Amino acid sequence: MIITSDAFAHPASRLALEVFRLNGALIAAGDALVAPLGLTSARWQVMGAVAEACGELSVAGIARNMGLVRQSVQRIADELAAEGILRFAPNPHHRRAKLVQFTERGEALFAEACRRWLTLADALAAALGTDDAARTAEVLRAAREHLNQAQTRKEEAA
Amino acid sequence: MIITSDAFAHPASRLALEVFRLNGALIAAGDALVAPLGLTSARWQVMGAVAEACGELSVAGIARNMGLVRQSVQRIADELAAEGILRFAPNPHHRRAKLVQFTERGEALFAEACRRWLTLADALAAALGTDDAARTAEVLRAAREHLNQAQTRKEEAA
DNA sequence: GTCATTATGACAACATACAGTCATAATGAT
DNA sequence: ATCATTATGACTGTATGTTGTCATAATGAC
Repeated sequence: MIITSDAFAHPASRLALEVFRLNGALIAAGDALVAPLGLTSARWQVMGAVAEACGELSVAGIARNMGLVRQSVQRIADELAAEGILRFAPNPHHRRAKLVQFTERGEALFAEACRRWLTLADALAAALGTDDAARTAEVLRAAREHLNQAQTRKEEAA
Repeated sequence: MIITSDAFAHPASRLALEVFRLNGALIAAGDALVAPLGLTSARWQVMGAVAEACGELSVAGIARNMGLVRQSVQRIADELAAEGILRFAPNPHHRRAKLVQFTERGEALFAEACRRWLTLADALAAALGTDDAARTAEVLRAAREHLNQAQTRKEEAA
């Protein structure tokens, strides 16, 4: 394996591997956090998008905001609606694309999930230092934009 | 949604969201990179673990190194073996736990995947700055350790 | 107004991951 | 040496996400 061992030591490789590991750790921590509420990380994430949009977005719109495809969000939203956490409200601008909104129960559930997360988030920010957390987030954003641009350039070339 | 809007602005929330986004971007970029070789990010990742272990680990050992469960690695390894990319070699220390190794074709494929990745990795490191990339990786590692410790403490309390 | 294009939701197939269970091999305490 | 414990692989089920396809609603060009 000598010929490829360089690849593991590359700064970008180390960064990518840490991103993968932290992504897994965050999802695991999130699942543990909201499991007692009958939620999962994925459901919580969809609920976060609904909250951010103040109930004024359709499933497709939420998916765009989240960087996922419509179908993934649709399945989660259908489940949450079946459990009385979300509901589909008529959209004055579009007959088919219903607006995804919280029920009262859903809103309370999301508030409780946020409360739990903030406890962990405070501890995490304190451990890392708020400045370091902000700087790190900025580097990650820059890395993502570089990847997206590289992807776009490649697609345009094709 | 007023009561929970704080959660989105929290430094730890911003960091977590960027981790999720970059994780997705990295997987997408990796898939695009190795798709012409008939590989996927998941297959490439397993092959990376095989390379790192120099063919001296079983499926369960690789899973531990990767932070995944045995079953996920087993499925990928079985597929790669069926396609002549990996093979299961007898383990002198364990009759059932075969050693996962590259075939010649697999080794060449992995070398080519690494070559492609290094091109992108160099561009990414140049765009971010090598120092920033290293510092960022360190913060992510610290964040993951904090989460893991919090998780462990919680389990011990239970 | 008509018609091509786009957006949306519904449905199915597949890839990847986790959890649970089982049988058997390996290990360790006695 | 025996037996309980642990490790491993095989199998099943489930959660999450992607892609592809289809029908229909909405939009825009003319």
